[in-house]
Amino acid sequence: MTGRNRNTSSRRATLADVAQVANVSAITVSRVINHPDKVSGELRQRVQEAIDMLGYIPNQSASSLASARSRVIGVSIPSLSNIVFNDVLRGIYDVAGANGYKVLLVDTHYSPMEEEKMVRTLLSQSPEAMIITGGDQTRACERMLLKANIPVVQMMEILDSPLDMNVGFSHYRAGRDVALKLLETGCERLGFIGARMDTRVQQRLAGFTEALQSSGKFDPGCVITTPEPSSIALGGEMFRSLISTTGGALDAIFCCNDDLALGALFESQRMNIKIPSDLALCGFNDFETSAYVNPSLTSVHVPRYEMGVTAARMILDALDNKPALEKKVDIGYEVRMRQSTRTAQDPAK
Amino acid sequence: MTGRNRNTSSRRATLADVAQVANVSAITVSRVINHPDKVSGELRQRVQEAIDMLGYIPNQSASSLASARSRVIGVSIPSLSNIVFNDVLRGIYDVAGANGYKVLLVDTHYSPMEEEKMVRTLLSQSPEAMIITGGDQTRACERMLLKANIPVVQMMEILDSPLDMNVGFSHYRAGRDVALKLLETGCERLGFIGARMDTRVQQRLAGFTEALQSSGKFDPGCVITTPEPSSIALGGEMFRSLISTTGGALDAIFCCNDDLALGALFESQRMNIKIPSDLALCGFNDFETSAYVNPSLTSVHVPRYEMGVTAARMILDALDNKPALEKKVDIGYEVRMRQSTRTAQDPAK
DNA sequence: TTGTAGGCGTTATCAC
DNA sequence: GTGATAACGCCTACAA
Repeated sequence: MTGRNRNTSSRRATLADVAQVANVSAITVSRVINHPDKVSGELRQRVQEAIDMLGYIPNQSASSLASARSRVIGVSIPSLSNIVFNDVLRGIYDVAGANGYKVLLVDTHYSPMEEEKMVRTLLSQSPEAMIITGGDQTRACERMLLKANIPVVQMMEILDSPLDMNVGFSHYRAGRDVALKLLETGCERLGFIGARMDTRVQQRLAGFTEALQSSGKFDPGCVITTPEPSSIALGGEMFRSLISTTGGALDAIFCCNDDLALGALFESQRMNIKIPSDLALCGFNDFETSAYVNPSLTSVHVPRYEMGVTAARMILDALDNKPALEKKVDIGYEVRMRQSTRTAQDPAK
Repeated sequence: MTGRNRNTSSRRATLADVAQVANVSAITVSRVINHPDKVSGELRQRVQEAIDMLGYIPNQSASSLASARSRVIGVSIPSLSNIVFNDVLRGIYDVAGANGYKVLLVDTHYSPMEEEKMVRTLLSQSPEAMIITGGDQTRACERMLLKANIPVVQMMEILDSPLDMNVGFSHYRAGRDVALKLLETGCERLGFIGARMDTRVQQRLAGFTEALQSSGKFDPGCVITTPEPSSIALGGEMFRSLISTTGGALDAIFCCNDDLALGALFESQRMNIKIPSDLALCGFNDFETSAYVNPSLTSVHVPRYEMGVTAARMILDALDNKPALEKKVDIGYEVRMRQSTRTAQDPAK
């Protein structure tokens, strides 16, 4: 069962086998599969019967080799555990699959070196296009990508100078907007909890910091970060820690994503800290839980599925030689104010 | 940039190009890449320099074709959105990647027909092995898989007669155990909320039902299901609906997974129903949130990552012709009692 | 509409 | 240790 014998009797059927059974030439079988309209009805049926009878499945390696078309799109994401990428992948798979493309997916574990290795692996499969995450590639990785001479989309964030195409949003502006919104609700002392601290999280923090600095309200003592991956458990721990180091003097905390924010929210309940009256809480990414937890969690909503769809569409358009409407698409975001933050104060009051 | 011209100057470097630059034969270059120890140090270095200089990346299609080894493992899951599969995939990717295998992943959207199509797609890539979900394949799909003559692991559930290898656990017994545990805590009228209703959820319900029937406590009026995919929002709706149709007479509700259970929990808070005193709640799959929400959610924990790792290991062992210790592995599960259910009554009392 | 010839880039086999 | 030759299974180009 699990062996790999290649004796003549049980080897995989080939185009030639089908051709022989159907009493036609190999190329006719190929046509029945790839261009059925170019074969007469009678032959088509005879060939189809032979295909079914032999259980013939085309050998995609041979096809790729001969045609220089692999029908594969390479996709590289930094983490399989971060569910943020689920929605994006769904968008990519939906569009790619509907158009006859397979997706070869790799996980770089947030490491540019590993990404370089993975991209090399992907390229060895002769993908017709690549979708990769962010702009932190090694120089060697960039060179490979450029040399491959295929459409490339960098996704998740807006880049100053993308390799080719780009879809995402500005994490810097999102972080800044969160700070501004919190200030608008009357919060004065704002804290930040950040984990993993990849480029995008760093940008959120940079924007957040900038907004506070320009209103003279930034206090580095209210920021805690860790390179560890974020989780609900970690959010709880960091929340407790930040509350204790700041002596409970904070008005609001911005958590760099919803895992952390939910952890903080649950921990605050255990610590008997009232959200939002004692303390406001804001997350990032807008997980489904965030909208339904009590109190519901203010968060930054990102159209992730749409981002995946857009990335894939940009690829397909490029492969079809359609003129790309835009090489750079800002997919946007939206700060969704919910119960975990206070309502904006009436400026007229 | 996004074109696909194949003029001589910019085409991808081949083994022959490298060989020419290094002034050796093609096969020597191949050896440097695949069996470096079989090439003298001097040649190895010269070839390596040529490889770097040309940015040579091997063509895996050609390699697969010539060697009949693709280094690809095909993986088929029913849903990319169901985060249950994230952990499993992580396990598979970790093990496969560490052993030089690529993963080709497809999503069947819980449809056997689509699965058949996707499996065909996977097989056309000449995978060296396959990992698929559950045992609900079409006959045609089974035939293809058998005919491919490669190791196959069916995962997620224990099957009576697997195609080849199998790793999972009994959803029937898990559902039954939940009912028994709830009965032990003194609950008498048990409800069930189920969504998607795929085979595995049906088995959970069957086990749950059986346990209740054998103690004369089963009431079909306390069971509601829907074919819709589960979500937190849906959990809230179904909870509200079940409470209303049963007139609030339930002691406990078993939700077929944690999405639904969390939705129910959040909705109960809004409805001012006290968990667990008014009503006990139990989920399934033990998401991270479940352990940290207040009250924490009783759920059935499943070692998903380990299941993925095990599936991949079984595959690797089979590919190495190691005698499989077991063709069927029960990975188990554990009902984790938390605050959302009552504590077992002291039988001595 | 159908078929023939040749080659895609790599590796297995066998020779040196 | 190194190289020549012949597949691997399919598709493009051209011919009939």
